[in-house]
Amino acid sequence: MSTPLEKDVYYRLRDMILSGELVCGEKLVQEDLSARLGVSRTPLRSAIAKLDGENFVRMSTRGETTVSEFGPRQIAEIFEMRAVLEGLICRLLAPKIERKHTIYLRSLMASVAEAVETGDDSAYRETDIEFHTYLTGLIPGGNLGRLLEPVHTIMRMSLSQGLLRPPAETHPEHIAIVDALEARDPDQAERTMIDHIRKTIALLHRRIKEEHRT
Amino acid sequence: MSTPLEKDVYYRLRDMILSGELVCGEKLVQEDLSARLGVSRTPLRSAIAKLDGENFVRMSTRGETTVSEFGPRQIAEIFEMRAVLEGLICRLLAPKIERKHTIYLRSLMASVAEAVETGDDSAYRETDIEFHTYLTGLIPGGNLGRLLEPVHTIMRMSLSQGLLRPPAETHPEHIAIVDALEARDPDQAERTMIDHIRKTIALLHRRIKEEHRT
DNA sequence: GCTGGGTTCACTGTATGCAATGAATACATC
DNA sequence: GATGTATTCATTGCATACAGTGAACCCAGC
Repeated sequence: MSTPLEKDVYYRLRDMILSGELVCGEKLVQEDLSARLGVSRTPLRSAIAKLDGENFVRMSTRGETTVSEFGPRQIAEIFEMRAVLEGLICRLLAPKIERKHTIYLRSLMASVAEAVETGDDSAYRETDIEFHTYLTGLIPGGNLGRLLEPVHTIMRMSLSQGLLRPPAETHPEHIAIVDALEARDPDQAERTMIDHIRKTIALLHRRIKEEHRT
Repeated sequence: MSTPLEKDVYYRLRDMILSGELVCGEKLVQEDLSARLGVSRTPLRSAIAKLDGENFVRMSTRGETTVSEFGPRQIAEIFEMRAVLEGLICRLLAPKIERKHTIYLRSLMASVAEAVETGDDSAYRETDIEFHTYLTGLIPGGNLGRLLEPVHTIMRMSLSQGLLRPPAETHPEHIAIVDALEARDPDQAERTMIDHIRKTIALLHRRIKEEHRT
C-alpha cells in the first residue's frame, strides 16, 4: 500500500469535478464510478464522504449524491470568501511576521520580474499561487490554512482556465502586500490583500456578464 | 432505513469531539469506536472521512486518525474566520435584502427584549444563534452558508460552555446590524457585524490569558 | 386512455472477512 | 549491556456479500 487507494480516488474525483468532467448536478452512481475508476465501492465511498465534508458534492438524505456547481457564479462567491479570509491572514500575520518570510516573498517576486516584463503567463502563474499558498501556511494552528486548502485548489483550477489578470497588474499588488506586512501594518495588509483579490472578482463578474449576453 | 446510520454516527462523533469526550490529539481506533457506538466499522469510516473533510479530525497518510484541537486558542481562530465571513455575508446581503427578512429579524430581536432586561441568558442564547444562522441562510447559492455550518456548530458549543457576553451588550449590536442592513449600507453592515463578533473574540482572549495564569 | 396496485430492479447502506503494513516485543549476537 | 533482527500482533484498507428501499415499469380494471 504505497499510497492509500481512497486518497487517490479522492484526488481523481475532485479533479473530475473541477475539470467539469463530472457536471454540476450530476448524480453520482457508486457502481458506475467504481467501475470507471477501477476500484471497489469502499474507497470510493470514503472519498465521497470527504468530498461531502468539503462541499464538493452534496449527499441528500435519500442516498443521492450530486456534484456541487462550480460555475462562474460560485467561483465568484468562493473568491469573495477567499478575499476576506486571506485578508484576515494578512491582518493576523502583520504584527509578528518574521524577516525570513518577507525575504522569501521578496525573492519570489524578484524571480518572476522578467516573466512579468515579457508577459510569460504560465511562468508567472505558479508563483502567483505559491505567493498565496505560502502566506496561508504561515498562520500557526492552521485551522484557517486547512480551510483554505480546498479554496486554493479551486483557485488553481480557475487560473489554469485563464482567469488571470495581467501579471503587470497583479505583480505590483503582491509587492504592496509584502510592503504592508513588512511595515507591520495589519489594517493596511488586510486591505491591500482584499483589494487585490476583489479586482479579480470584478474580472469574474465581467466574464459572467459577457457569458450571459451570448 | 429511517435514518442512515453513518449520519447518526457522524453527529455523535462530532458531539463527542466538541464536548471534549474525545480529547485533542487522541488517536481514533476504529474497532474500539465502532464497539463503543454499537456499529460496524463501515459507517464509522464514512463518518470519519466526512469529519476529515471538515477538519474535525485529521487523517495522516499512515492510517492514523487524530482528533483536532478545539481549545480556546482554536476557538479564537475560528471566531476570527466567523467574523470576516459573516461580515462578508452582511456586505453581500445589504444591497438586496428583502423587507420580510428584516421584519423577521426585528421580530426576533423584539421577542427577547424581556429576556435581555431580566438577564435570562438561556432564553437569549437560542435567539442569538438563530440570528446568525438565519442571516447565513439568506445568501443564495449557499456555498458560503455550507462552509459556515460547522462553524456555527462550534459557536453553539462555545455558547453552551458559557462564552456569552451580557445580552444587554450584544442585543443593541444585533439591532445595529439590522439597521445597517435595512439602510442598505454594505460597508456599515459588514463593519458592524465584524465588530460585534470581534468583541466576543476579545472576551475569548481575556479568558485565554486568565487560564494561562492559573 | 388513464389510473391504481403490484412486481421487478437498480442502487444504496451495512456488515464481515481478508490481506497488508507498521509497531512492539522477544531474541540472538557482538 | 547494547544493538540489530525476526516474529507476533494490533489495526487499517479494501473487496465482497447481503439486505432494504425507493423508483420504474407493467398490467389489470374502469
